[in-house]
Amino acid sequence: MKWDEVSNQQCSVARSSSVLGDRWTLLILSDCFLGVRNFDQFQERLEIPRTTLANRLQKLELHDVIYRKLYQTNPDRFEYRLTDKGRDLYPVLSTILNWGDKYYSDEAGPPILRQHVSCGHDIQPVLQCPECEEVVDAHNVHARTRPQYGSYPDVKRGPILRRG
Amino acid sequence: MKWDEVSNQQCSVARSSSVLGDRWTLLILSDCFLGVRNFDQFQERLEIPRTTLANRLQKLELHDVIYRKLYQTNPDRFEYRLTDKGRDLYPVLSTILNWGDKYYSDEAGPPILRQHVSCGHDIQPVLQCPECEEVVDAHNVHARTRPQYGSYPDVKRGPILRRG
DNA sequence: CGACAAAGTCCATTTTTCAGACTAACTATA
DNA sequence: TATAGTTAGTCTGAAAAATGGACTTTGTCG
Repeated sequence: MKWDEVSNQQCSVARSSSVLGDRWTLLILSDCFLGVRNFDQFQERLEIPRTTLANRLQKLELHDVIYRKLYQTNPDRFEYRLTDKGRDLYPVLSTILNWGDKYYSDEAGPPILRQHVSCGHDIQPVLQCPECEEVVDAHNVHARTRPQYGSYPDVKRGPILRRG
Repeated sequence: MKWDEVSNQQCSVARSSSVLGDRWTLLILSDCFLGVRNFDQFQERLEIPRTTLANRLQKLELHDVIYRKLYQTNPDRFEYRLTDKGRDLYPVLSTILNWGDKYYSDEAGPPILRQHVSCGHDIQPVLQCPECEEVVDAHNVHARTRPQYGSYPDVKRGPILRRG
């Protein structure tokens, strides 16, 4: 399959991956959440090729994850900011951070600490069930394909069934 | 910067991205969580080029995210399974799924439903504070660079400070 | 014996990425 | 008024990675 066909799949991970799934995008977004807004600042911090950075920012803007805000005229200059849709990626970045902290920290611990403003604790946010508040992991969740809906085609790539 | 240098950075997102950040890896892992284990099954479901799939599986094995389990001899054949480290990526995939469900569902709703086994509800897990149980989002968390530790170099790419 | 299966490898072509130089449109400095 | 600096890109040729399809290997099945 060609890469630009991936997003047509009936799969939320596929559609998300077509936006997020490359070398640099997650890092760019991470910097967005850390407050980076300008082209050169992204470029210097990430040491990303300028061409690649320009392409990525354009793509993220196209997908409404970031937007360009005019902050100067003559010449017009823009800064890049997260949209609401982009800010909704915080849980993704946060769980990636958790994973990296767990498996790739050095002796000095996680490089970046996160304080929950509401309660003051340094935390690693966890995934919980919104109904019963229990912490959720892979074994606790059972995936199933949605029922047939009107004339919509069947969902491919559903869960594999195994005899219990 | 070359891609294989990204993982040397002192940043958990960078280190994680060096494993997860490409076109196919998230999709492969998604299939792992859905129970896919065999080479051809990955290949058919994802329509990924066989060469690329072989490379990705090798890389994921190298990073101890999946392992190969012998399931037949003469000829030896292996299936691919998540390690504990791989299973710890469930929150990442789950939050990506949430985001895709929110922004890319069609009229028929999310393609795959997730039931919390413990309480029976169909859910989208949410990120919460392990200390105070509050739901966490970008505005609720304050990132800061860790303090200097022994002879470790300063953390680059920390949060940008702005006047309040 | 011929077809089929699973898990790859090989190869030629196309697409992306990379590093670094260059451009445009100003502002600040000497 | 020249000169340098700033910001946000674009252009370019070389290197690396992805792609699609055929091929290989080591068996089993009918």
